[in-house]
Amino acid sequence: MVSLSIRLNASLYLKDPQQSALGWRIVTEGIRLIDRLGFENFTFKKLAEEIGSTEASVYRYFENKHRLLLYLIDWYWTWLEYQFDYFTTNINDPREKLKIYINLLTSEKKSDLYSNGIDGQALNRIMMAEFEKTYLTKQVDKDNQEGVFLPFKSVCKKIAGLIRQINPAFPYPHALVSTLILSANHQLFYAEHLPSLTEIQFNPKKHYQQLNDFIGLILNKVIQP
Amino acid sequence: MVSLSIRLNASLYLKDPQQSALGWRIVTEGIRLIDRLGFENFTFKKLAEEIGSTEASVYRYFENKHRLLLYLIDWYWTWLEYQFDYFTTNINDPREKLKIYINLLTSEKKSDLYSNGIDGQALNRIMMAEFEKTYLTKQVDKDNQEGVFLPFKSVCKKIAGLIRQINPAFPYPHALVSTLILSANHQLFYAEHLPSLTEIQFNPKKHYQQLNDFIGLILNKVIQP
DNA sequence: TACAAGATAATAGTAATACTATCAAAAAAC
DNA sequence: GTTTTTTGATAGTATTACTATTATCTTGTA
Repeated sequence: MVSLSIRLNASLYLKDPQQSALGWRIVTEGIRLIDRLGFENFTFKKLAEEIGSTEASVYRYFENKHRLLLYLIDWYWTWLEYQFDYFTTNINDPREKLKIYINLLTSEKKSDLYSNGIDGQALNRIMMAEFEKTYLTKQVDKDNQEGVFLPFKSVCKKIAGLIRQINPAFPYPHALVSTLILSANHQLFYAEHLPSLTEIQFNPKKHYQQLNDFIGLILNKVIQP
Repeated sequence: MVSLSIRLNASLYLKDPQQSALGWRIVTEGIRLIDRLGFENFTFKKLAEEIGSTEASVYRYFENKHRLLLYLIDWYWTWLEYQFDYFTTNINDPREKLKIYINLLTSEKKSDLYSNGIDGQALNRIMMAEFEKTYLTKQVDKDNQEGVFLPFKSVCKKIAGLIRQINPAFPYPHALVSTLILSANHQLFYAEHLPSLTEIQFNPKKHYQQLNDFIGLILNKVIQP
């Protein structure tokens, strides 16, 4: 059996949550609880009760809930980039690669694709609803210096690199990619909660396909030379 | 002298802040303080100290700080839609109108364009950094039912309507507009704090122009029939 | 000018949040 | 089998997010 381990920036945690059973429960149950309560209403006290431990024990792993969120987000992007590489092995055509990246970016994240008990759907919902809260803060610059946004940046860079290969004359590959990734995150949220902001219809069986169409359409129209 | 008054959804406040001097100080100094501290670190207590009043008095106007933020955001979008109408009076060509809308959306908001002591630049920074926090919450649906997102939706609808006029075959006008508005908000934030996510260079003298180029480029490429 | 209505200030108080500290018990590593 | 590390239990603090009460200060109006 092969199990892949995802190592994240050590500045994210005080004690590595992958190194003990309690640590990993903090992460996996943290995902479920943030998904259920929303990040604002989530507290370490509630999490501790949930996992039958104490607040103080949770604080031994993460400095605060913002750092825990950063950990989860970094986990997601690191995992996604691994998926990018895995599913494009031996493929060289940048257009084909790009298509696979976009498919991965806009498709449902099945739980069983993830390892070690992480609820992929919950993590994906956290991505949609909470991702931007990780950097839209007054500590962006400090956090950024510690490198906590590298996994996301790396994903952007990878896609932007393909765009540059496909059309070297296009002047805004990174801006385009960051725009479309955010949009992919938001459109399904709109579909569910603010439907007048999108044509995508909320329907868990079909909306991933619609999202994929939309993002693909924009991307193709914009980068065609 | 003509002064335009902006009336907002009454469910946003407990007592209309435009009806008393204290109320308006809460709004105008609230803008400055949220801009300075960030929404997370902003409290009604700090605001009360700032304006030489008390926490209890602030609470008489707004139920909580989230409602105050909604008020500010609604103020912004309502004001922007007014600008849209004002600057396109007697213009009928949808392409020309669209260009003006995009110019307004991506240009610097000068303080003196606003009325009644509102610091336009601070409000604009709040838009960039805090807007999404108004709807990325567990109470979206409740807030939405009260109509607090109508000003933003109305702006989206207006732009989407033009796109439909220009190219009736384009299937995603609303999704495109919501994508680009968010992007316009974020790209300058990236330019300043996470520069590897965008080609736009942080430079208050020039980056509005670059942003305008970027958004205009995407829009034109995407909606051309 | 007087006085009633409404707005504000001052003060107090509560429950929850976001932590930090200490120490003993339990688990693990050697 | 003991030392080190990890956890649990408990306690405590400062801040946040409110609510309530009453006294005072502005008004609008008669």
